[in-house]
Amino acid sequence: MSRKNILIGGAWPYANSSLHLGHIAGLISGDFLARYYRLKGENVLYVSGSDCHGTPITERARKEKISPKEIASKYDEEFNKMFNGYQFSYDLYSRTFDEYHKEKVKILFKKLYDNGYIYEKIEPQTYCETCGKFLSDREIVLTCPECGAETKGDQCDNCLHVPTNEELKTGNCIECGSKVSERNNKVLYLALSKFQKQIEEHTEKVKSEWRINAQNETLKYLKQGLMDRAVTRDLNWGVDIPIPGYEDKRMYVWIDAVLGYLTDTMKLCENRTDCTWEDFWKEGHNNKIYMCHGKDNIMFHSIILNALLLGQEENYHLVDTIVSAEYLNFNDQKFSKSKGIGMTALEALDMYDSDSLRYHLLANGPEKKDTNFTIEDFENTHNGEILNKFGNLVNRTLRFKELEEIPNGKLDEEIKTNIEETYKVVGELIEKLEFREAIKNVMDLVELGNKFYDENKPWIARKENIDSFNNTIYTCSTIIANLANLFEPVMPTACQKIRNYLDLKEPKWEFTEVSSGLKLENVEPLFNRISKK
RNA sequence: CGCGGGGUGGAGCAGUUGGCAGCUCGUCGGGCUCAUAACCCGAAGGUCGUAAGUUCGAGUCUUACCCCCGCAACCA
Repeated sequence: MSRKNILIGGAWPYANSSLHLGHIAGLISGDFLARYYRLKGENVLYVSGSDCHGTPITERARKEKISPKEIASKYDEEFNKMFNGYQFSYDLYSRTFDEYHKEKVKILFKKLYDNGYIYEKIEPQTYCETCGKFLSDREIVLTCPECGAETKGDQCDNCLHVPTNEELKTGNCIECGSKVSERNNKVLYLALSKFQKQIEEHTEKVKSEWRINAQNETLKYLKQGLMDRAVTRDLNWGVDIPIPGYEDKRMYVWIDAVLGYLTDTMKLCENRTDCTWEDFWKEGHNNKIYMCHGKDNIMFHSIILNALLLGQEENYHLVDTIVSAEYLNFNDQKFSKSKGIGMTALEALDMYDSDSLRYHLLANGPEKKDTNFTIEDFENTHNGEILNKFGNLVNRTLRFKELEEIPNGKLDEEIKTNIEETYKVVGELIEKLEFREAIKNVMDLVELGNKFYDENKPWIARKENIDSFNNTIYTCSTIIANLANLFEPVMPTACQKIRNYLDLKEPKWEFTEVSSGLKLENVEPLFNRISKK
């Protein structure tokens, strides 16, 4: 059976502010899948990077009087540190301002243009003579015609009125205060409408394995009919437009960011001899593409990315599976930096184990609906589930009083069957994207271990029936060895520790034996208790 | 008629195609002492927001209504 080529894309975080736990809750699914498929022996590529271009970063740079690149670099660095801390196993994490990425994106963009999917449109747009530039709605200040309040051009803060184009012409530039004028501007549009049928057909084919939110969101856009989108912006920070006459404009960030999955793959495969980027991105290579992100990212991956691939007219393989998370709230409120609600992903890492955070976010994550994160719940998970059940099973077995080596015992047949069944069931659940249920099933095996231990009372058997003692410890050690595989996608650090204790090599998604007579040395508790104040 | 998500034992939740209402924590009782006072067993506790309908049978489908919460700023 040949290996499957699996491409997993984690959403590219925007390099303009720190990421919080909610972001991790959405992105962790990518790492979970990547690790799982690697254990199964598939050829996995897991890629992402920092999304560094666009208006918000440009605006902020202007205000802080530094370059956009400085801002993007700062957050890119922070993201790298954070993803490392959370043990994300990216094969490549790059950034959109890398030359390699920009060059490849330009080629892809040009191809779309040559194939007739990108066209020019001349349209009047608000302009500031003093600043010498076109203004977006939010860069215009005007008096709301509805309520008379002073407001920005995108929507009235006071009465929620959305100004019409005519009304916008009465406004002033937010920068210099000059009265706005109007000029014709050249804009390039992506002809999304031309892909309506192809994307509809493709979505119909693959959507059954998506989560409901991704299906609904995508169908909503398809139902109302895909509309062409402007793909150029009047900025000087971003990917150049490879079309004559557009030297002063840059590419819309979403076009450039979403192609990062492809450019990352190209770059990675340049250094590999065992596969090419086409193995992951072209039809007929036994491949599958997953995209993991929050729910607001859905249409960019299920529609826009696919349109960009189709527009190449080069037999590209479209995105198969959208793994979209709902939102995570913090103490029943939205994470909000300005209001000081929640904690950043890095702050959480200062206080807690990344293994535990990963477990908690996956086992209680916003899979089907928004969920709430509280410190109390988290500590409960850590102390109660992870430590008391899992950590304790390992401890009471491998650190049994005066136990020096894995005894020569017999594996309980019923337990063995149960372990094998767990691999099967959990694997199926993961592939159905039911991560919470999958983890619950692994935890059931932990509980079975504790129950087996209790029923066989090795502390008594040790004195009265040494065979029974040996069988119990051997069987429980086997459970633990297999938990080190089953939990690897969730808690890699703890699982590595177990493999060290039991002298196990690479983790794999199949029943694993333990060697009798193995000396047990330096076995330490896997987790430390969080003390309640 | 703006869009969407919810209302299930004390708390937080799960309930995939309708078929005896489950999980974690908490509470109460019991067992055990290998283990980081961790582990195991048992019990109490719910008319599944309201009303009507479809059905042999509805938390699960239909309709109406009540209540809570997000979004409606390029803030996952």
